[in-house]
Amino acid sequence: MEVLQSLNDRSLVYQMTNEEKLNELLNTGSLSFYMGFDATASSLHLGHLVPLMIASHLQKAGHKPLILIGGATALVGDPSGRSTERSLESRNTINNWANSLKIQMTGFLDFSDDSASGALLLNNADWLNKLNYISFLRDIGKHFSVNRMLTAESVKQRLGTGLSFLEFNYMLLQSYDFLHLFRVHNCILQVGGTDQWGNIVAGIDLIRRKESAEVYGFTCPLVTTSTGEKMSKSQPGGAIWLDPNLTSPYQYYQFWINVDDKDAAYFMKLYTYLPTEEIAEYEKLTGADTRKTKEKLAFEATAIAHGRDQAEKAQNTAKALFTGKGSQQNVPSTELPLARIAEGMSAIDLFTETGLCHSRGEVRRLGKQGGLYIQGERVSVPEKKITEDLLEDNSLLLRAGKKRYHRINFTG
RNA sequence: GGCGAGGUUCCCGAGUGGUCAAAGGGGGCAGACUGUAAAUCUGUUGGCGGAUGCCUUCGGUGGUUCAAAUCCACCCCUCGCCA
Repeated sequence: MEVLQSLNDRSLVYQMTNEEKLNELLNTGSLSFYMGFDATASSLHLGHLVPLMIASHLQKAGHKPLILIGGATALVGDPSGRSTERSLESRNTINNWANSLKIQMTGFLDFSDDSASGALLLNNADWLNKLNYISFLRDIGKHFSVNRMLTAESVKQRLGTGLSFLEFNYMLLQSYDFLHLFRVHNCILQVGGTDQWGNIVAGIDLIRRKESAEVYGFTCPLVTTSTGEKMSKSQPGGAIWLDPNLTSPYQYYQFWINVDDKDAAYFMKLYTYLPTEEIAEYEKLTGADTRKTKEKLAFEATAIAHGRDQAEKAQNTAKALFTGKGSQQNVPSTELPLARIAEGMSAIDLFTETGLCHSRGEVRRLGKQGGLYIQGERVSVPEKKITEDLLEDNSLLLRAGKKRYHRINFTG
């Protein structure tokens, strides 16, 4: 199996060092590779998916993923986090984050330690925080040419807008990470986004100088939607997270099914494990049939992130809401005591309490525009109190606009 | 350190004493049209209130004034040129 070729077929390759040698290594033995994620939130989001998929493909091909959480580099990178106290505090937070990130990655990677290719989660704070500035400068700094660093594309771009020494140092720290992982875990490949190229190459050079060894680098393209949006940027309706508490599996499924026609098959290559031959069949679909591609994409992508059970529930729910058949069980829902209705609740209360609208003004606006529905009926006077006879099985189905649903289950 | 330019609502960007919750564009949201798509057209886009209205917002803090995003003082930050 040609590992690189299959990655390439899925549009997952941007550039690499020493392609022939790397190809040979990937196809024959088993190697350790690493990729870094900056721990800046408690959850991964869509922008992290492509590297994760690559790691997953490589692991399936028998290689060992080292997932690096940038605990230390995240501290350094944030210019607003300065006091020692605050840093220490953040360190605990980052450890917590790292744990939740790991849970989210289990859909993509196998972390079991009984297998040789079991993924490892590492935090660079473990070694970077111990560094002594003077010895770091002498050991590592002397191998870096400022003249060369200035020619790096990532640096050049920042020269116009400004670049602090702190950020300039990133390259050294990341190179040191690679060196460390090479020494401790025999890691010989670093994978990252295109913007990481300069840092990756710098690490390769450092290892050559310090260890006289050849290691490799690989970057994946920066994925954008057909309209040019970065996947990492917030999507319509907010960022899409992998944490089910932040973005429910149903919402996750909805994101994928609402993708632009032009992106459907492309995303299938990137974000599912479907064989490329099968995807080629989907690519032939046009017009309204593209929906079939999106349904498959949504199902598969949700299954990877949240499991097949959740994907099925999400799919059934979506079908129920949008075509009228099937169970609506998995609509995001809220529990409220039945007594609240007697106390008097209007559509304004309902829609704000469920989070479908952010403010009471927004509910009014939506109502004025005709985007407010309770039990399928358009609500034109949002201030009007709700009566109990509207309930069906003690529950109400709210809808804001065309696609945002929320169920309220009344109890007591 | 010196000189110059600048920090405005989600973003870009107008606004130089009241008519400013603040032009215009982008983005978002909604409606129509559709295929839970795209394109297009229309509306909408700080919070609270049924509403006359009230509250919060124009880097920060104080001040002048009946009245400040707009004037003054000090401070913080960014960019450019020079050192």
